[in-house]
Amino acid sequence: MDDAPLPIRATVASLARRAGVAASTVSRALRDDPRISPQVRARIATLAAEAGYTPNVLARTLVGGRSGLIGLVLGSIENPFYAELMQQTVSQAAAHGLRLLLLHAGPGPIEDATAEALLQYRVDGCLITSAGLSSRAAAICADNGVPVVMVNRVARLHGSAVSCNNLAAGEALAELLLAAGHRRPAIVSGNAGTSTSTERAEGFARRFLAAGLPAPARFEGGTGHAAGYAAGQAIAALPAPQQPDAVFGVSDILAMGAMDALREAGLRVPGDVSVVGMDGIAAGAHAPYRLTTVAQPLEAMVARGLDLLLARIGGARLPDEVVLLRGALIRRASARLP
Amino acid sequence: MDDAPLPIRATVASLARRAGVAASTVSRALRDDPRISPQVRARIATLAAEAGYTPNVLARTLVGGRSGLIGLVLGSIENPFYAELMQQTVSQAAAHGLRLLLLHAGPGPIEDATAEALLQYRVDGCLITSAGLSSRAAAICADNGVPVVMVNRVARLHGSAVSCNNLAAGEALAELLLAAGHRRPAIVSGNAGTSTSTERAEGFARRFLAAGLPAPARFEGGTGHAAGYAAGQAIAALPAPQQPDAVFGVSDILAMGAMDALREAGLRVPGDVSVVGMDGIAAGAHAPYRLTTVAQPLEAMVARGLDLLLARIGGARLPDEVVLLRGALIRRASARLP
DNA sequence: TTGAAAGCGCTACCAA
DNA sequence: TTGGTAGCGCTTTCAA
Repeated sequence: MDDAPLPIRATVASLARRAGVAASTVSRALRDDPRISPQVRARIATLAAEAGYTPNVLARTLVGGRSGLIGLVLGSIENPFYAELMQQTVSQAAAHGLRLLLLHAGPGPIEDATAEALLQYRVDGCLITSAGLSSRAAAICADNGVPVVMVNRVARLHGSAVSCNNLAAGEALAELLLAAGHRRPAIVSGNAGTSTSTERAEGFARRFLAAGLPAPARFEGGTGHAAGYAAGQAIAALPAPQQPDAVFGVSDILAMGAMDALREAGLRVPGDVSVVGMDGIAAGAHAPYRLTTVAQPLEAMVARGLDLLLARIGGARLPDEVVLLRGALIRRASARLP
Repeated sequence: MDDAPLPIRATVASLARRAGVAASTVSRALRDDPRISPQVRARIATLAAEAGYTPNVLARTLVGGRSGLIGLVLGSIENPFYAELMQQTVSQAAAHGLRLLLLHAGPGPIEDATAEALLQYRVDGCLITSAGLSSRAAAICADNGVPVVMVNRVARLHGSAVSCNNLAAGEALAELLLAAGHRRPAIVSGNAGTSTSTERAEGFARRFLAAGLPAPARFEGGTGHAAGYAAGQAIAALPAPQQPDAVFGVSDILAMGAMDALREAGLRVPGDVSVVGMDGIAAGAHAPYRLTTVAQPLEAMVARGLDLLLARIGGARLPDEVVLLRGALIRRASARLP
């Protein structure tokens, strides 16, 4: 209906006209190019401020520069760890003058349309943390020269990665439980096929096997609390002789779900059964849980992830790189102490 | 070092050359313009697919169209409600072919640089849910003709808003507690000055006053679990006669924090004290809490928020609009039943 | 139905 | 130190 008289935004050209100089001069002055005289620069700065000028990043990008955009591909935030990761990423990216194009953030595999958005918006690089078939998105990016870093995930075919030393974490937790005298451990696994889940479980199991004990029983978990809860119910339903004396949820949220189910079934934690997790999410520290866990060094992981990305955005052709950071064992009351 | 021979991305011009047609023809063909002959269109489609062509949205935007970008300004995700909101927004926006520029997502007020990013990236519109002084960002957007919709927040000076009927929700919770015989209620408040917090508390208090009872005691809360926990400790430390028999945390996460502290102090919930919250976050339903709450209709809120935004992006000069949706009372075991 | 040309806002290059 | 010009990739007149 109405032809919406939107406020006309000032441009380099409009400022140039008002200042009686060339557009190129304005462009340089606004970016504090040293070869523009102080007077001119000051005048243009004033004019720009008056006019409420905002550079059009899109145009700037078009002419060949960076977009300043990083694609952040998130999976389901059913696991609060990813929300914490997101917050870290936003703030650290901002410190580098980068903004985030947020994609997916839901369960299931990444749609092609989502992956293409990364290209359409000319992101400078891309952080992928989604559990699904992220490899496809990674491949698309790789094919188009967009650097990719996986966070909390291993890179199967393309891209670099930053993650916690999941194997070592699993071992550390197993070690702790062994020392406390546990002999019948169980694992609540994550989504099938995710590297994080399998590695953690692997490290955990390995340590028990090395101690000459049978392999831990496995219970199918999943992404969120509900999956852990279901696994906990299954465990509690076991006849007494088969009942594990310790449960490792491969993520904190799974462990918390399992713990809720175990307690609801009348088992005492850690009296009857110890429960441990991994990630170090905030909720795990809260009173009803006090979850023993291996905390991922979130801040450092994001920092290294951005480092890897920025180095590759720089234009240098660097080989793919995998960074493993060690997590920190946090002992809390959910597990019996040695 | 290396001059990084990045894969050269196909462009409209390059496709035109290969197809032996004009760029304008390619442009039209790719967007299924009906006046391009089927043969030509098919040929160009094939060529584009072969070349792995991806349109450059930035260029498209520059020429005058929409950017397809929505700014999402989030506050601290210490409250999981915002993570859930984010997930909803990403998925609903994607269904409209829109992508999100994620900003802030941290505590504290929005920096000017953050607000300016909205303009620099030429977002078509903007959703603000941050608790801080979001009015400044809203003002900046309004000044530049960028439609703004506040979600879970009232718009003070500029912009439209979608939120839950907080007043009614507070009343409904008070009503429930009154019916169950509670007479000494307390409120754990949110961040001072946030409309959400004050409205909820106001509705809650009003109902008790209307029943001829003294105003609920107020305890300073904040954003996250820790704030609720501290308030719960303060409440538990009160001498018995002053001790409230019901606690309303103005957000679920506050209520959960308070509940944790109360129980830790030896009080039974709901035996000694009922606890209720508001938001309807996933964790509130879990076993240790089973929190009675008023759930916000998250999906509908986001849907209406995008509706408002899209209508205004359409170009129509519509007046600011405020949409209030009613929440749903969910009775769980954290509060005594009437 | 297709083509040629202009221009979105910006920066880079070459002159002056 | 400044100006002019060209061009990034795309769409959109206006012609043919």
